[in-house]
Amino acid sequence: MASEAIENYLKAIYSLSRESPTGEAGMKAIATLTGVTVGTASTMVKRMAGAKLAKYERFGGVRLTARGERAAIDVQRRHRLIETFLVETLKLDWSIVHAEAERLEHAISSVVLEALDIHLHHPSVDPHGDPIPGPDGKIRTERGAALSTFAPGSKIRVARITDQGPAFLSFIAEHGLRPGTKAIVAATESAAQSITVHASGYAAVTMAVAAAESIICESA
Amino acid sequence: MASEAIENYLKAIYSLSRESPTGEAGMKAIATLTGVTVGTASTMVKRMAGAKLAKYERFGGVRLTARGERAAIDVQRRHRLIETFLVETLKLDWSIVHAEAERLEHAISSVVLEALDIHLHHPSVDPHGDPIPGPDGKIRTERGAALSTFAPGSKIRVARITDQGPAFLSFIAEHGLRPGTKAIVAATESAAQSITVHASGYAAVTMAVAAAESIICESA
DNA sequence: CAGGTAAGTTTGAATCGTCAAACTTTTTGG
DNA sequence: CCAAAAAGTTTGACGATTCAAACTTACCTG
Repeated sequence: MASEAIENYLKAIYSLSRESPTGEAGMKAIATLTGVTVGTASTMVKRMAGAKLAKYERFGGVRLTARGERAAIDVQRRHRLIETFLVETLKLDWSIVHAEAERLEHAISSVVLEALDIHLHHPSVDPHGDPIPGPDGKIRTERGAALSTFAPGSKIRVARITDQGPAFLSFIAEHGLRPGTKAIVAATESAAQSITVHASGYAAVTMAVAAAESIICESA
Repeated sequence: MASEAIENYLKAIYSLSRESPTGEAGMKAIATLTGVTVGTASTMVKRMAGAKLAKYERFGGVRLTARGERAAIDVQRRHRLIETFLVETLKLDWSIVHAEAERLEHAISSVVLEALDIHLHHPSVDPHGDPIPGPDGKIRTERGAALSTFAPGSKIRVARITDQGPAFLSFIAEHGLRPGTKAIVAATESAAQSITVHASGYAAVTMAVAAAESIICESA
């Protein structure tokens, strides 16, 4: 098994290369995401390459091998199932569970994990709407587009939130914007780079377009 | 916070000094219990003394300070609540939960722990019948005596099992001997150093007196 | 294209937890 | 009491992970 540290690098490289057009992650970004200096990231990535978890060339981008990707997806499954458990079973607030899951994901065995999966009735998404990979590493493909791409008047349904920060999560939850809830894009103001959304039963909320990038929605 | 390694030494010293008449733990025993060489235990205990978690003199016994004992009890609370959760909520077999809890106890935060405690309705004993310390570190005093001290004909109620080995736990569970169940001491055979117990609804079982030391019972 | 800046690499050192092996103290059985 | 045996201590080394700082390469801008 990969050490706790290595698992964190796997997660970082996985999510970075996923968002990058080239499919590669940069050292600087890896270091920032794992909270480590660039030198350390460089050293560790080299080690991961030796362990056939990552592939890279000096001064080039980093990408995971098939083995590395599978290991990263396993960590993601653990993380998301634990988050779901913390919210569904223990009733913890969704804004704090990310940090808690970050610690537990490295300590849970597959026996406990699968028992958790059964207890939760095999959930397909976590409290943030992120898909939970299956035990085989398969990820249900997701649909939807960033809230920022919808025009005023659009009826939408929130699918997932890609920003895990507690402050942002608490803020949008106060305005009814959680995965599954419906809302209407009330207005967009390009001069102010803002967008206003209104979920029924809640006060309308105006946020920066940049913030709305983190809210993935479908038309409803 | 104490590191994972230190927490394991705390647990070992705590339980060893608890069973010892002098209230002190020996290096050899600490090393054996933590699965480490004697030299390592010696080094680490010295470090713990520096951190004011333990007290000892060269070539003398080890005991915990008040701080160390409190830290050990905290680990024990985490361990036992997690075991209870694994059995009660996730329906895992009690014979394997000790090992699982051993890994999780170092990763769980107090927020998650207290949520677990609420979810389980503040249990006072774990699946082995061991008392769960309160959040304040107080331990409900336990009663009962080893099964080996009861005379033939005694009606007993199993209170707790102090041996955490999966094989032993599975064995006795097959004969109905779990915390809370009632049984009768059918016979004792001093020549064979054995004792026979019969739980209603199960086949009678004969075991060594030494094994019966691990089963704590009350008269019933 | 020439610098300058941003990104990446290397090196030397530190900490933690561990072992093996040499050494020292205590204990214990005759 | 005294020589083994048992228990405990120390030392030197190692792997993992990290940092700071010196150094190298790549990229971008004027």
